[in-house]
Amino acid sequence: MQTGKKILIADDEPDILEIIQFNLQTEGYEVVTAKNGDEAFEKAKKFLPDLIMLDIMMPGKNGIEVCNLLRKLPVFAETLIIFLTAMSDENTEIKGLESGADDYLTKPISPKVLLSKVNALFRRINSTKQDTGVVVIGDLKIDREKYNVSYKSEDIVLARKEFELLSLLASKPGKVFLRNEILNQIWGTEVIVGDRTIDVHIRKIRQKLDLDCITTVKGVGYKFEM
Amino acid sequence: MQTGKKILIADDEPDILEIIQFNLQTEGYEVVTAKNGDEAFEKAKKFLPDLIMLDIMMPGKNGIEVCNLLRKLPVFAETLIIFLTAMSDENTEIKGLESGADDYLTKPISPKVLLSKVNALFRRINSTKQDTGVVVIGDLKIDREKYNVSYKSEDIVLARKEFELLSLLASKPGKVFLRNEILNQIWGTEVIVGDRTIDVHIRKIRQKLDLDCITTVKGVGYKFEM
DNA sequence: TATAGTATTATCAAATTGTTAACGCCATGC
DNA sequence: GCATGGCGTTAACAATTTGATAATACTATA
Repeated sequence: MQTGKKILIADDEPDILEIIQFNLQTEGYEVVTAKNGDEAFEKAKKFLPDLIMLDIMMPGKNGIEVCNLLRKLPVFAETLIIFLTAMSDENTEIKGLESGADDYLTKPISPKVLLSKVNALFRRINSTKQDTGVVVIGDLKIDREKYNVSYKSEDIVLARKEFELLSLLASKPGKVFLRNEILNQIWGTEVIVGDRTIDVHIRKIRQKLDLDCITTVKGVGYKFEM
Repeated sequence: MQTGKKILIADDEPDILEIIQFNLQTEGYEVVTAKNGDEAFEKAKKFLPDLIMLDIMMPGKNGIEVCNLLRKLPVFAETLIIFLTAMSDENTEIKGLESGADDYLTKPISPKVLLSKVNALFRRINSTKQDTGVVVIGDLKIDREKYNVSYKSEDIVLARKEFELLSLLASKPGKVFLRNEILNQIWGTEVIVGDRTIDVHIRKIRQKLDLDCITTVKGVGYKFEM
């Protein structure tokens, strides 16, 4: 496969680095590696990768710091960033996502999961035209202008909040939206509603869509995936 | 593809100029380039392009200034103008749109986004031009010049506001018009009328047309659909 | 198995729209 | 000038839809 996509991987464990690199290269990705946060930052600026995978625990700058630095630079505003975390490290996971990452992978990393995630992310990025206001993901079509949603050309009627919520999640497929993030985007900072409210709307969407495309990330939030 | 549309691109970075030019030419557009604001202004007057893409940051006159100058000339009143801006530069974006641009593109520019945007703009222009005359949707015919509506060759008498409202909604079938949008388009920004007013007119249209073609999108607005 | 987090459901409150009637305005014809 | 009728607007109320919450059940994880 020839994708032409560049991926930067930063991790202080050489083994992991090697495994990931090998698998991604086999898939046709161009891979650059870094052994610590500072090297990651430098190489990111130099190679301008399409996707950056950052281990959170690294000597020097940790992954979250690197992410924050990168996101300050306009060139990296749209770059995909994924964190690699040790399992059960929920707090840092959340901090990571708050600092603007698109997703995270928990160690130990299975090559299968890794590849499907990476492939899926790129597939979705390409199919996401944030341009016309129409988002098409597989057979699902979300038209912001016409305010309607259709699956396989079949119209689905969503209430406003449901539409906004789905629309938000689908605007960045694969990205995990924190509950706070969702509240801010859809309800604004002034209105205060309970946590269950989101669940209920998610439920309604799932019900109406009859499609398993919204994944719960326990303790964090929700994400859209096909 | 042969469109015959002329496009003028102004940017001081030769690389960007070249990329855009290449992509647009591939699509069949005729492209003229300019390296700075003054040159852009001169070439615009000389070639009378259908679309002008202006980088905002340019030596000499910047894009906004050029836009303002152009808009003062009647020939450019209807010309499409797009700004090219550096990412996350919201203030200038807004100023740009205020100075009469039709849209803007943020750098780095993806060829895909560029083309879809340009194509979409021309499509829009073409379709709105048809709007000035007669709109036919199914068996419904709306004649803006004669100011009358007929369904299956049967004339329907609508009052002026009713006509304008129907005409507006039908100008973009499927698109949801926000209540504010409707107020702005039909009543203008200065007149202030209550919310029920729209409803009442919608009701009258529905009544007279005896046709289920106006859909309510609760909390949002109305749309026309056959 | 206890716990934290999420799903589900029913219910009620709130927001939004539909409908009707009434009022004032203006152009028209008498 | 004065009555008339159509039009645009508003008010008042009814009908509908939507949103939020609480209570409860479920589920994955430690």
